[in-house]
Amino acid sequence: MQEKLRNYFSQYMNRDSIFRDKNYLNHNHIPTEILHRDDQISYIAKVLAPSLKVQQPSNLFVYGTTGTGKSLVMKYIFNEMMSTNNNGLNTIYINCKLRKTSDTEYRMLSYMLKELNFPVPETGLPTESLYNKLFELIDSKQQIILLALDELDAMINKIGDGLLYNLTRINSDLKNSKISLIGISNDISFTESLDPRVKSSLSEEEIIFPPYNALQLKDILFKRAKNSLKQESYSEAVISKCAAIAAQEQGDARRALDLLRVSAEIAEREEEDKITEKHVTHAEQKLELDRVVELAKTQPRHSQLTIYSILKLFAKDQEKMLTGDVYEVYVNLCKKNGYRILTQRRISDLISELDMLGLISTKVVSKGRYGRTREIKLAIAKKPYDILKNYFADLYEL
DNA sequence: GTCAATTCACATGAAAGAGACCACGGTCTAGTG
DNA sequence: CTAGACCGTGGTCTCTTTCATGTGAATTGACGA
Repeated sequence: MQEKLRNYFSQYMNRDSIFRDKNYLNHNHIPTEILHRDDQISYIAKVLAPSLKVQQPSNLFVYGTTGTGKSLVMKYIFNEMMSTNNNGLNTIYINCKLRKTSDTEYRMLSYMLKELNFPVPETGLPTESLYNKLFELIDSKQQIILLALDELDAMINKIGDGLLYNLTRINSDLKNSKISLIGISNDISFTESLDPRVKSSLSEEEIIFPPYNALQLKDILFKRAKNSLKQESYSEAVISKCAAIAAQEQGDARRALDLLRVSAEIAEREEEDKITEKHVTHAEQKLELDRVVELAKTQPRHSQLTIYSILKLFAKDQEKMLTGDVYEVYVNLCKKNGYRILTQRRISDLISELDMLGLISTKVVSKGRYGRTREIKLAIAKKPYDILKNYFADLYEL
């Protein structure tokens, strides 16, 4: 056995990898040249340029679906600006979707302060005092702060527009410096819930990032593949397929890159030195499977119990189920395992969270005399379903 | 048959509580010179 | 004398409960043709 393992490892070492440098397929990687976004880049550059001369630029609102390069372009422009002139100019990029950084007003502020090299405790201080610190810090010298808030919709949905409102208000009190806001979002509808004052000040300038089409995705993939993969390991057909799949899903470049990367990984694991279209198909399934399984496994306990209840009902040939059905199974499950039973109100919320995550799909229906409730359907494929069912059974079945 | 009232089984909202975490400042304690 | 341990207070955060209100169509029952 040991012999075998040693053989395997030494073979592995000797075998040529398909990858030249995996990093280039990572979607956080910022390439030196960004394809098919020239118009957007020059527009944003024009809007933000005054900040180089320490004059306040207009606020900017960037809109586009996922994987259209919004974040990438923003980071790219920030980098360029900072290397042109970082005197009196400060850029902060915050991704509002990362839990750690920012799902409360306090954390947003603390993250901003950290970016300005003024770390504050993660909790324990009054929010008000963070505002004061921020204010002091910004106004201590003459400067322009460019604050990019990525996935702004996520923040607004969680904590409302109070922070934005305060930031715009702070601006008028600042003597030496100014803050310019750059909102980035893939969902434009959330602006309706904003305070009109915030809304109008945020969208002084607006720009839309259109989805990439299949040809553009192909260009992008080719360029990245050139740096990251061995030349003889990939073919036009493989790239085309990745591009085509991603183009169907709203032209999501991130998805295209993931597909190519995972295809290459699969090919490598199968000890082949060429990626084929079959690998791409595999990769597509694997990505989906991983996403779903990972998502479900990392849910908190009662969410898991809720999912498991739904899985169990589904196993009993019940295509559609109601909140009450699920709750009943859930209660039994809790009793059997000795967990505290949450109220139906709470489970109702958990169910709609699961809906948002895409594990189930729900619809509120009225059944007339027989009440109004949510109709719940499972929204995952057979394979992840099997995996999850076994996983949860091990966990929650005696 | 028609029409409005009723009724069901939850959805949806708002508020507030519990328990965890943490910073800060003051007090106590033990080790040091 | 001082560094570090140990409180108490006051703050946030997340998860949850409690209470209240809303909702849409099947059902019911009164009514008139």
